[in-house]
Amino acid sequence: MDGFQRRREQKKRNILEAALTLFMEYGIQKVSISEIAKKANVSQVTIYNYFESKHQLIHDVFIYYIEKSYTHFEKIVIADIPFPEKIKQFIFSKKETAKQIHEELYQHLMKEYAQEGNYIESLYAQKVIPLFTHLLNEGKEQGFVDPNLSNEAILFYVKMMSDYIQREEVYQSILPMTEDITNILFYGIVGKKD
Amino acid sequence: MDGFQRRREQKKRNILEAALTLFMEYGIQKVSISEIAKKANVSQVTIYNYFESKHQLIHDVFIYYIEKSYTHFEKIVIADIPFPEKIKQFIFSKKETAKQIHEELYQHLMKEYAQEGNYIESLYAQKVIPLFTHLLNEGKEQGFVDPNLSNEAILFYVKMMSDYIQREEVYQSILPMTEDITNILFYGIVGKKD
Amino acid sequence: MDGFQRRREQKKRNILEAALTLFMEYGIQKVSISEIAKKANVSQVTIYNYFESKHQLIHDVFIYYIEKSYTHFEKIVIADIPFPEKIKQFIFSKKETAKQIHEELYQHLMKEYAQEGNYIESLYAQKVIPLFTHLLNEGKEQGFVDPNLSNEAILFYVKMMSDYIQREEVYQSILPMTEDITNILFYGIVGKKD
Amino acid sequence: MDGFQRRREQKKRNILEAALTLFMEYGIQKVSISEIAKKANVSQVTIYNYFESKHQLIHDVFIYYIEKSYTHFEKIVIADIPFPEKIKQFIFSKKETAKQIHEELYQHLMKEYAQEGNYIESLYAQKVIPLFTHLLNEGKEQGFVDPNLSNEAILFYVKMMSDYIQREEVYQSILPMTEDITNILFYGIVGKKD
DNA sequence: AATGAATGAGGGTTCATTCAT
DNA sequence: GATGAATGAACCCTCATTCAT
Repeated sequence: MDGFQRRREQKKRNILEAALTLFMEYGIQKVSISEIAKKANVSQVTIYNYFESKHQLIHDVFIYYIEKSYTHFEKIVIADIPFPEKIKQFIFSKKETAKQIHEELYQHLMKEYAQEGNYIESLYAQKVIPLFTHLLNEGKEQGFVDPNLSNEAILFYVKMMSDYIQREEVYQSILPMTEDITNILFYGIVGKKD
Repeated sequence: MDGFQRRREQKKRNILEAALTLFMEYGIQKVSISEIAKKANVSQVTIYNYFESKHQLIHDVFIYYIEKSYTHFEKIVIADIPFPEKIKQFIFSKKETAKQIHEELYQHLMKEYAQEGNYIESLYAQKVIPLFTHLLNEGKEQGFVDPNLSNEAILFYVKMMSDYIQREEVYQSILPMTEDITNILFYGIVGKKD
Repeated sequence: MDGFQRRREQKKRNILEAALTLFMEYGIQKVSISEIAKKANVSQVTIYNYFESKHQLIHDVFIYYIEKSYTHFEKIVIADIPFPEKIKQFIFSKKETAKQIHEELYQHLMKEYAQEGNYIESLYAQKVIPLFTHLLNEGKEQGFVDPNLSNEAILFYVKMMSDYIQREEVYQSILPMTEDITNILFYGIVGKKD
Repeated sequence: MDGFQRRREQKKRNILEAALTLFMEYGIQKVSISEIAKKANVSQVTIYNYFESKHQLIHDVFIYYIEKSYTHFEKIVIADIPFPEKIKQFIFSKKETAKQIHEELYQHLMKEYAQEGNYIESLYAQKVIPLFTHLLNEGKEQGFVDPNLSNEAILFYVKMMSDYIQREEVYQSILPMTEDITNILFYGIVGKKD
């Protein structure tokens, strides 16, 4: 990749980052191209030169985010820490990723743009699920996870918690309950039997 | 309340219902006043006569929804069915409420309109929490709930699941895992120890 | 039609007239909605309230024009003047109609909007052709028109001349040749044989 | 002209040809510089290097077209075929020129760019009129043309027909009437008297 | 000489809101 | 009290043109 290409990529990333930040803070519909342009210090038209429509920009922002997330997730999985700690980090990782995408971004694409939704779904399936399966098998071997439970169900569970907790308003009110919530995840509302 | 007042109230309810339906189907931002007016069979200006801005309308729709939900929730709590069944219904009640508010509606107000958010929060606290506390005490007495867990944490947990599952895309993919998910809720990912 | 309706119709006509004038002077593409709005003394949005898109406005302007033309044409046909005079007026009628549509308007719809084109074509066929046939039969009876020529061919011919001459630049340069051109129409380039 | 110059001329011609083709197919306003650049396989800026504005490009395209047309016309005039055949070819020559300029191109310049219009007018006068005069004199000598008619009027007539018939939509519907139309041109609507 | 990148100005369109009846 | 009509502001997007390499 020559200097031209590299600078182009860099600018593209700038725009994506600006858009991602704004989308996360205000939601997708509320953010205009003009605002993104201002934040990225380019003209509106430049955005159109890189991404041919707002629709496409949203799509690309999403891909960008997914890849960022995946990298983050991968780090946790291969880290040298106990299994429960990994789960915890995965769920309560907001502060560390610094920027987690606003839930709306996800919903948005799922609803409005079914096709992209599917594409992303499959991208997710290909990359994230294997990683997670790996993690769960580790958990089962170490006796932290009930082998009778399907991986799908647990994946859903953890994803739900993770997604839900990312939200600013939620996160704040959750902190004091961290311990209890982790306990519920591991032992259910019936509680530990020992 | 005389006939005049009553008709006025009815018209107001019509508008709220129209708005709620549309908000749930398309999200808030995508629904214009003009569409609501059309669906409610009134003129746009009439909407402004009752709710003085779109902002206010959204607010009122939210109150309207909260109250509807509360009624629904109350029915479950006082029903003559076993505790676990109550929890299950609460979480998987989509099909029965027929119309659950779109998640976005909640997020929207929480984010955009912090003040209303608080108001609603308190309204929720006043009405829903006592009811839920009542329910959980029942659960603890019957040995279904670990008495060491805080009610807040469990409330959060159940609300999270309920909210999350309301979403159309989620609901569909969840159905086959109902049993596992319920198990995780009760016994955690460690599983039943017996 | 009550007063409401009547004022609405009047305003609609104002907009159509403004658009027609501008289209004729500058062509369709060059005229923006904003310019039409200014000329008609309304806001842009008002135009959208009446005609739901520029596309639709163009269509309606065209219909409006066709009907105006038809009325004008009808007057000539039923007038109590000799046949050759009728033909002449039909072809050189620019100054009398005051406002003849710019050729581009016609071409535009024919090319861009095939469907409307057809609709208009049929409207034309239904209304204008019968009238013209009537006129030609009169001409044939009076010995002014060769009975061996098909009406279609003559209609085409006269329409061509009429259309072509409407153009501002053409009209100016034609005036001195009026007599010759009429002669060619009646006797051809071979000339009168007597 | 050295190799350098020659390559430069060739590139210029490429651009002109690309523009002409596109203008004829879609009209002038609808064709963007970017499209012309793509079709000519050059960058937009290159176009600006050769023709310093779109305005100028249109002008040059027009000149280019006029010259092409002239050459074509000249071939007909000096061909060894009977006079009526020449007139016919001139009028119905669409298929043979393969590419006749879209009527709009003519109108466009006439209207928008009065100055160029004049320049072109004079260019036309200088080149085409002498040729046509020559042709008509031939016709008059052979008894095909009434000597009382002014050349201007006939020139107008033939040009009108030629222009009008070039249009795609017109051409199609005209074909069955070719004979009649030619007859009208030669003998008028009164018909041949013999 | 040629190009990729960038942009100001403007176009069609929608929306929440107000005016006038 | 209810409505049809009207609008300013904003949005997404395109285009002719210029800048920088």
